[in-house]
Amino acid sequence: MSNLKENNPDCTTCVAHGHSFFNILDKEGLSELALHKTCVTYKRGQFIFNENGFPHALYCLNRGKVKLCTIGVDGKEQILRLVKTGDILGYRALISNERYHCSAVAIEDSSICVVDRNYFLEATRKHPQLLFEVVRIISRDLKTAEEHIVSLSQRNVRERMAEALLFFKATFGFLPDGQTLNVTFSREEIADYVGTSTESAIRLLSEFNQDKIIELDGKKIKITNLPKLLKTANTND
Amino acid sequence: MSNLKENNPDCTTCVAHGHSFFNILDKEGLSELALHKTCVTYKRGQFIFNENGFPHALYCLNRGKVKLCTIGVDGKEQILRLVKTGDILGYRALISNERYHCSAVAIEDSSICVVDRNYFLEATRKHPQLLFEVVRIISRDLKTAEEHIVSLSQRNVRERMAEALLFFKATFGFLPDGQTLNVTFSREEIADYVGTSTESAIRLLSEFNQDKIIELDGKKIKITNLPKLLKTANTND
DNA sequence: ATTAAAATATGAGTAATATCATGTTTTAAA
DNA sequence: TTTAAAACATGATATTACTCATATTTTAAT
Repeated sequence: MSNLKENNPDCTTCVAHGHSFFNILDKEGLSELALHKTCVTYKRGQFIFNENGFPHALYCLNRGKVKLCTIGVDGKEQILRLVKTGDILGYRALISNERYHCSAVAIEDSSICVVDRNYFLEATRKHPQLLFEVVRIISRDLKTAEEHIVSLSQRNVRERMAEALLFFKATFGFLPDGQTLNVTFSREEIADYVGTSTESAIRLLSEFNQDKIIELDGKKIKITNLPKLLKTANTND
Repeated sequence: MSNLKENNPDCTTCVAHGHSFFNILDKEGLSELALHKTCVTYKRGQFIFNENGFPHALYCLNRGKVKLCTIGVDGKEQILRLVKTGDILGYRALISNERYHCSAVAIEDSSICVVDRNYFLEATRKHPQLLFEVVRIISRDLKTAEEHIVSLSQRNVRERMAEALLFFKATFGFLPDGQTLNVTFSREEIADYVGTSTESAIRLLSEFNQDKIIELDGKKIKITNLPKLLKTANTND
């Protein structure tokens, strides 16, 4: 299956929305960038890059949602990070000149700007701001990952499930109704993030439903009692 | 208790050993660095910096060993990273201009170079290599953290304990006998890294001992059957 | 529209691991 | 050197969470 190339000559649209990684660049920088990128669309489930592959580009999510995941024990998937509009992906391996240690998969139909590797690395030399911004992002990811480590080490599955729902909310927010999570996952994917079995994930969501913390409608999850969810997570954020 | 300031005028010693972060700098860069750093010694158990504090310096471990840890649920400590000679610490918060999200504690008597914050940030502008090196290190930490996440999500306590011993070996190596780990931890600290209870950690180490995988002598751990330990960890590295 | 496959749901049994209790050894302080 | 505290060790029990089994619902393909 070949991906569509969209006609998206520059990053003005994204930058105008104020949520693009390339916000930092001035007008001149942006138009130069435009010469070295193409916009590609991916259907839900398609891979943007693959674990163990070498990075050839920096990706910037224009529209859609992406998960970064890796295959662990016995083929079990682990979701490591979630990517929302305006976020970049593939920077860690690119900037440190390593293979990818996880794969990027579109969790809904997505449109992604692909910035040539060499151009980007050159640009970080010309615009040190860009490099500092990458450092800031990797630092944030490291902090998030280490918070996840503490959670996995010290919290039970119920607390981690509550945390996961709060994390999904923090990342993608709500639909206009102000309660329904603006993202859907299969129960298995949720289990893969929480670090539990699919059955346990299903059971816990049903329990949260019975406890009037959430409401379930297929894959849609509505958080009807946020204070109680926060209490269930037993955390400060 | 006040810390001793050692007379260590430049990084030549460390750099000569080929394991200092500041290897990258040329002679001129090193002597400039020397003007902006002091060397401080810490006794075992002393804090180099504290969770939630603001970074005022970059630290470079000259001699000794350090753990980065955070206080999680109910005051339980979580060991997040281990620092060996030549490694820097405190870079994440410093470079991304945030508070520390973990504390640094000497796990044995240590000697640490303290590089002034402003000088270091300035130096990263003058020597972009330095910034790229920090990126490389944070990237490695992120990868390590995410591998730990997969392990905590998908492996049982026995496998994680075997992994932990292999990690201690990979970080600090062996004593000259080629079998005894060149680092000692309390059983509680090991439990805090593995993400289990102290009793379970004690029990598992006893089991490994009975299974002739390791030999215990107080806090000293001798790996007597590395192939069997690798098999127990059930991992590829 | 029909059908097969995948996802969701739930119960029952089991295994892994935590907790509690208690005793011993080691360490550090007076 | 003595003594108290901390660390280590191990058994018994409790709890959590996984696995297996089976049924239902949803999704996607024909």
